[in-house]
Amino acid sequence: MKFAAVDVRQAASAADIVYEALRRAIIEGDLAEGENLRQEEIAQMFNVSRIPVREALSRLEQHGLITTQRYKGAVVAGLSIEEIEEIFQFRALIEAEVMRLAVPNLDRATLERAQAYRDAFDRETDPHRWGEINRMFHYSLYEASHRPYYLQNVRASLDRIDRYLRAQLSFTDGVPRAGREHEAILAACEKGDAALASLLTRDHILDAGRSLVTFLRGQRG
Amino acid sequence: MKFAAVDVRQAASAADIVYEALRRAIIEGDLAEGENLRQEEIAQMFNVSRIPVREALSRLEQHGLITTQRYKGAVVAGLSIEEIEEIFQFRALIEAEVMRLAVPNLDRATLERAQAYRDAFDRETDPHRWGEINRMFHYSLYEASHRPYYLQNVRASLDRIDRYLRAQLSFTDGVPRAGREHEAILAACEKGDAALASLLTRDHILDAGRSLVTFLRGQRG
DNA sequence: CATAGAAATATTGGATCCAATATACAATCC
DNA sequence: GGATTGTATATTGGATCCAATATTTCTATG
Repeated sequence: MKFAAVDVRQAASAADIVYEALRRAIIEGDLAEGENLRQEEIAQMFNVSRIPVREALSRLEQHGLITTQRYKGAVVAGLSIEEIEEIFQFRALIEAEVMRLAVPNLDRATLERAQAYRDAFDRETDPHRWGEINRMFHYSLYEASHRPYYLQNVRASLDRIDRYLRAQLSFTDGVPRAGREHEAILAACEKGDAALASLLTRDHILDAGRSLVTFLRGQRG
Repeated sequence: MKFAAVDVRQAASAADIVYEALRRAIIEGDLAEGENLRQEEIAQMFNVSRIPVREALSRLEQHGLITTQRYKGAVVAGLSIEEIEEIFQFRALIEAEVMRLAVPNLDRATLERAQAYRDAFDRETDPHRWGEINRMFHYSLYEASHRPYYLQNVRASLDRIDRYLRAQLSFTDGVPRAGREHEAILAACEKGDAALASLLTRDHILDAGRSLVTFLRGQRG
């Protein structure tokens, strides 16, 4: 187990730090699906007692990232193909709507920020950074929707499937294809065409979902 | 503070029991918006230590039902009018989709169960039971969508605004209107018209949202 | 040697105690 | 009398200890 550095600026408590570190480790795939998470082990890694660890695990369970069983411990949750398909459908629905709501509020600075992320995504060669940059690209546009509750749900649903997306991006032509789709979405945004940007976002997500599912079917047999 | 009995069948731990009891108290409005929740006080009510209470509060915070501040404690979260509007929009979006996905799977037994809930809703005079029965009516149809992730999100978003809906149902013509709309939704379901059922569900939720917002504007000034 | 039962170990959930700090209130000074 | 400072209290977050039980290991027996 390895953990990334955590942004402690708004992590008031030890439980927050542990939660955020575990969350990142799970969504980035550093903790394998089905891997056992023992409270004592994690506590020693972070130099804290088991109390804040338990709080962090409890939160992760609420978000569906792990499952726990008394006396047996927690394991990183895996998703069935059906669950993955459902989450992609869900994302397509709400992110298309968020995009539609965002377009009228997009200003020059936001578009330029999104362009920068798109370029960074195309240039990036490290698979471990694709997910993060992809998120930043989409979030930078989504934020203009001024819909915090939607965005919270976008984040939660993305958290659940990010690990799988990463695998798919690494092993298929997902990156160049996503790059082209980002390009088209951004063009629609620049034209101020909310309906088109929304539709392209929906297709972008459904495409990635289909590609991932066929990839996983091959992998899982 | 009063708490309803908790279904302990799947509440393995004390933390689960406290969580479920507090959740219900909040969504049913028994705990007033802004009310202070002190760990020690809750612990004594449930005859447990503060540890499981803290875990329960942590989960509630993750779901947005309370907010906590170190050394100051937790308070029941209130929603601004804007936040309420956003959650209704969100519900309209996803519940309309769930309804659309459910209609092809509706069988006779399910429709009869939904009819029973619709009738019970119309007959019910206790405002405290409207919310629960309304939920049962909608859930009984939604479940046919076989989309657990969607349903989880339906539940989470409904949890956030149920307390306000309750007030609106009590003080406006919300109940008879909702009754008529339930009737129409059910008719569309019986005809197997997914598009119509979806549209009516969307309008049903947006109507309730608009009605609630005007009610709250009058109340809050 | 394989298997069944018993003891040892591992692991979680909860209780009690300690540390840190925000708030309330009283004492003091102008 | 009002403002300011200091202390006492309230309250949370975390550490340590205890209880309960699942898992593993060891031993005895056929």
